[in-house]
Amino acid sequence: MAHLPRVLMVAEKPSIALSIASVLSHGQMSTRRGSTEVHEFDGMFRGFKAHYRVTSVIGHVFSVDFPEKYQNWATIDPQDLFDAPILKKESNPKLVVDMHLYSVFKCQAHICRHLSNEARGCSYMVLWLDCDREGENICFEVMECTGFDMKDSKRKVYRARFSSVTEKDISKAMDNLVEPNRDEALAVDARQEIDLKVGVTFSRFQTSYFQGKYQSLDCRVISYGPCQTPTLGFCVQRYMQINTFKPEKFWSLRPHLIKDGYELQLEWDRRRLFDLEAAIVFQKLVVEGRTAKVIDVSEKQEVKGRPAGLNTVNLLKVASSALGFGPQTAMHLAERLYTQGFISYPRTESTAYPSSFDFTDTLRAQVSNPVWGGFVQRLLSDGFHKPKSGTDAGDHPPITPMRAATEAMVGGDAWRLYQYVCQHFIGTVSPNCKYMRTKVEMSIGGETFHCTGQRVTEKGFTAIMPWSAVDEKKLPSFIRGEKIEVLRVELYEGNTAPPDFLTESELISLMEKHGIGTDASIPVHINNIGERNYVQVQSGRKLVPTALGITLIRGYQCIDPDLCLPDIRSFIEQQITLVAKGQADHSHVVQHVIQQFRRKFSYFVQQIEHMDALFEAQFSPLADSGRALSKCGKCLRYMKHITAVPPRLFCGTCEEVYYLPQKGTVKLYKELTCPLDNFELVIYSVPGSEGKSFPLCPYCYNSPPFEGMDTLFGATKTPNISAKNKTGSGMPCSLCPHPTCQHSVRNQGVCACPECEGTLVLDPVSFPKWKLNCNLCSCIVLLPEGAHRIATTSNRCPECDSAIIEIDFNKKNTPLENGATLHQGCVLCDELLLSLVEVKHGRSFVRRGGRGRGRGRGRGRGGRRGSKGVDPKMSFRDF
DNA sequence: GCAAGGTC
Repeated sequence: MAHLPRVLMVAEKPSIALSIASVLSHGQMSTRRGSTEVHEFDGMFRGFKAHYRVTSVIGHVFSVDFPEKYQNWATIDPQDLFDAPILKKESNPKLVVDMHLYSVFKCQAHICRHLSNEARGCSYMVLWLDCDREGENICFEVMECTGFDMKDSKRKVYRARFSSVTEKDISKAMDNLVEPNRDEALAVDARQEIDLKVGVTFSRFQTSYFQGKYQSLDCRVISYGPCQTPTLGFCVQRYMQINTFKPEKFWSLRPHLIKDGYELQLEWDRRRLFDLEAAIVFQKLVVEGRTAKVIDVSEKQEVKGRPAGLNTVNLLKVASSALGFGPQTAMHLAERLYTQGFISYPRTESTAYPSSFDFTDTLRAQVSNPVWGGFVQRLLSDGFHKPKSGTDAGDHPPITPMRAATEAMVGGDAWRLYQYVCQHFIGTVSPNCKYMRTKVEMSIGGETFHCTGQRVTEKGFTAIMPWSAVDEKKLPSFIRGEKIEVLRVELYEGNTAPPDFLTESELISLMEKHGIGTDASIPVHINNIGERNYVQVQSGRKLVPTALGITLIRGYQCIDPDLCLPDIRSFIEQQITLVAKGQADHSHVVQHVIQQFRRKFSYFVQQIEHMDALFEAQFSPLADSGRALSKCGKCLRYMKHITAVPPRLFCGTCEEVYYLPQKGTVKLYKELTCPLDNFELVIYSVPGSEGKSFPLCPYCYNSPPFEGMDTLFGATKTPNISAKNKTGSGMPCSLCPHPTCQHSVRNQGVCACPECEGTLVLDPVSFPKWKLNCNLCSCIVLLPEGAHRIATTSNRCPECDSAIIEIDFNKKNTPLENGATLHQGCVLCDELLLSLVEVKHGRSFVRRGGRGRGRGRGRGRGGRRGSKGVDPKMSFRDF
């Protein structure tokens, strides 16, 4: 067994790996866990016996980004990003559900390492990635991870081409293995580079330009992207149609007559006129005509066809328009139904069922349903219909139910979605709906009118999809040549009405039509323009653009309309298709497209004042608002505190913006200044009983002063500090390693946090409820309440290296003997102090380790003084 | 803090 040659097979997702392995092993396989599951079995491979390992990636293994030095918004000119190198990074977080905490968290899946391990000892690799460009690109990512190479004659790489995961298709693919297509993969590389460079360059520029300038501008980032911006463009286009719409009066003749006891209103063949005088002339003619003569009676059988198979886009449209679920919600529900085995894979473009699809089995699973079980039973016994041909995009079969569910099994919202999937599926194999349509034409005073009636003769699929039922309209019977007296002739006056705001469902159709996004990414783009505050979803899932959304699109329209038109996406797609087809070289195409956008960008920058004029008209300038708060260290004038999101300080003289943490309150800290930059410090406080406060310097908070701070604190999560860590900011004084400043962690830090790697820092404004706050996590240690003063001292505890604190107790409740009030000690080692402190959000509060060596992180004085390059966190990791 | 594309 050990001598058998090994074949590694890699699929795009775990479920496909499982299906392929099950088919090829006939269910006789062993499965072990890993980053993704690995299924193993022995079988024949290209005529000899082999040992198979089947595993999968989880979508793309890598994503592209700029190198670290290009991540700094302050130092990098956005224009330079066009020429920047790009890196492929493995960044695929795996969602893990913790069953004990009932929570979901992300962890690194280490797919690359996993593939590399599994490839060891394998002589062959077969790539079972989805058969589209992205799949082809992932093939090369997998080759990169496994070390397999197309040129290597000893370790062969094969590509399986399959259109469904059925036994037939899998066997066919195994018999017709081909080579991965490098051109298609390169086309995806090209798209990734173009999207990244264009999107990030424009986003950074317009964010930096507008954000600090207007106070009522409620945004963290003003993003631009070749998919999201045209998506917003559609919403704003409709808004503008509504806004510029001028209603017009129109008139229409509506004769009424009575037949068989029913009063009937006729429709005018001219429909409506926009000229009142002309309408009045016609009305006179018709009134004088007095009787209606039946010119023609026709009856025609009409057919309303059953739907084709359900694909993602159609599911999303129905979910939004009929079920009231946004695309993102709908996809989450569908994914859950899929992973629980109730429906098939929910991301597909195809509406055609594969030839091997087992309709009988799928239907049979539904006979127990209380609502449509009977209908399904009849379909099974009377014979169901062959579904409409639909389109086969070669990806996955249409979305269908897989097994019966009940509301109790899946929960309310998912249940409604599941019901739709079932009803749609049953609809696709049901008869068409048939109805008779009667049209009666009449002449009155030389003008022709008509009325129509509809009568359903066979409900067909509409019995199971009642929302698409044909409206029945009864009509009395008429005979050709018959004359009926006209009761009255109404001159109806109406107004033309503007269209309504774009619905989500209409937007999805437009995106699909113009090739914006894919079935998987359309929900993301729609979500994006909502999250960025460009549109709001209103009742009926209508998308109403915000002032920001409208201003942006109007701005692009007056500078360079291409930027917000859907053609921008088609242009990119068309260019990379040249690469995919081998008609153009990858780097040539990238260079060519980037060059175009470089020009567009430089023109945009040059003309930005036109867009700015629109912003000025819409938003109030920052300089006019906000209350003076702290003094700028550069010009020594007061800065203004802008409380609108994102909260910030604005120096009108220097025209600089300094962001502040979100959610809490900010006030001046006793006019104390930062020794590094002379800015006045502010105290940031988180409200609430478990709140805490810490000082910060507006300048340092945005631009941490010490080398290495970025990496040291970049990875930490400080829940109360705005998420600015990535750009190297978000450093309050409680994290500052300044050796002499009285507010730094070196001087205010007391001891190591019992919960994390942070330091407990004295909260300087917590009187009378004195406390120590961890500078990294939410741990709080309560100190003796009511003390007049608590301060750190420059002495350290000989036992644990913590800072000795000095407490001036209140005379009334001092715990000291003889009414003494002053006490110095270590919070960890001093018996009295230890008995007076209490930990919140912490397990325990004891000295850890107990080796008597210094780990009480607080103060880097004494032995550490002056030793440059000391870890600002003071490395107390050896607990 | 930035894109779009896979998938969980």
